[in-house]
Amino acid sequence: MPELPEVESVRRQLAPLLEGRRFERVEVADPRLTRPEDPAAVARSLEGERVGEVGRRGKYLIVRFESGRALLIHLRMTGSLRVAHGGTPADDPYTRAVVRLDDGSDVAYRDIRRFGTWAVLERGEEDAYLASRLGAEPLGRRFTGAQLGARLAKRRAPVKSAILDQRTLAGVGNIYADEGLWYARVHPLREAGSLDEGEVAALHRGIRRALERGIERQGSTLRDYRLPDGESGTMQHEFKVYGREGEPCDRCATPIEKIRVGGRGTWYCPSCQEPPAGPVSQAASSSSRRPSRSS
DNA sequence: AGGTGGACCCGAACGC
DNA sequence: TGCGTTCGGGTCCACC
Repeated sequence: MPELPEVESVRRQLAPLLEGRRFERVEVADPRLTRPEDPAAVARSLEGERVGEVGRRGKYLIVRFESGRALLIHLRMTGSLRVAHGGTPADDPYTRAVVRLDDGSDVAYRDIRRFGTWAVLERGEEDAYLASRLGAEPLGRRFTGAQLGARLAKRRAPVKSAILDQRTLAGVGNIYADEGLWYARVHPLREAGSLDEGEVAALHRGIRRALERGIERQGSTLRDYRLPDGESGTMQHEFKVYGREGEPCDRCATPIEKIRVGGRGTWYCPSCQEPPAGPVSQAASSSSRRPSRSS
């Protein structure tokens, strides 16, 4: 699943290939991609644009043109970009759009589940568009433990749900949420507003550590995620909890458990990550069969 | 207003 | 073997 580290890894590969290049021809084959805008009209409007820079905000990949317009690409679940230097016909039923650049190379957008989106914003629209959807950039200089604490304060939802909320924190998805909570030794079902200062600080560090490692490994390839050159990321080999039900915790060897939090598969160490105190919530009861430390 | 659950997709995994 | 069913996950939206 493309989360912040995956999108950042794509951005880093794509930027030098796109910057300074002109979009010569654009084809959008899937009307879902640009909905509610007409795909042919969007494609036409991009032809002739020259790329200024390739940026990222949260999970959005941002192609900024010299004209001041911007193409915001969101890969959602299964979107990926693939560069063919010679300009190759993307012989693949899941290719939803192709951009021909002025150096003869093709950039193909592939998406099995068709959740991904392309939005074209006019000059000046980008900040408001992103600000209404996204909170702090977790690797940005302005993101501090105190700021995270302020975003979690008074929230009664599970802390995992809170950090998955893109307006709390931009770019954290299901994988890096679980990994960050493990590093921080915070249980995913803890009420977000109940974390003390030390726990918030640990979570701040834990999330950043998980994301930074993900970027170092160029993201995690579980099934569909690929870098623009077709290579896989390797972060999946470094997971501490995600997808590791029954396997031993790296810190204490306790078997990792799986529960559901806010409808999401959630993995954690039942020993390192202290469960919420007080009445056991509905979702937590699935893990209450193990010996309780309070009895 | 914050929280929750369903819809959108479709391949893979699962169950019989 | 083959088929139907369930699952998952980011975001938006309806509803409480």
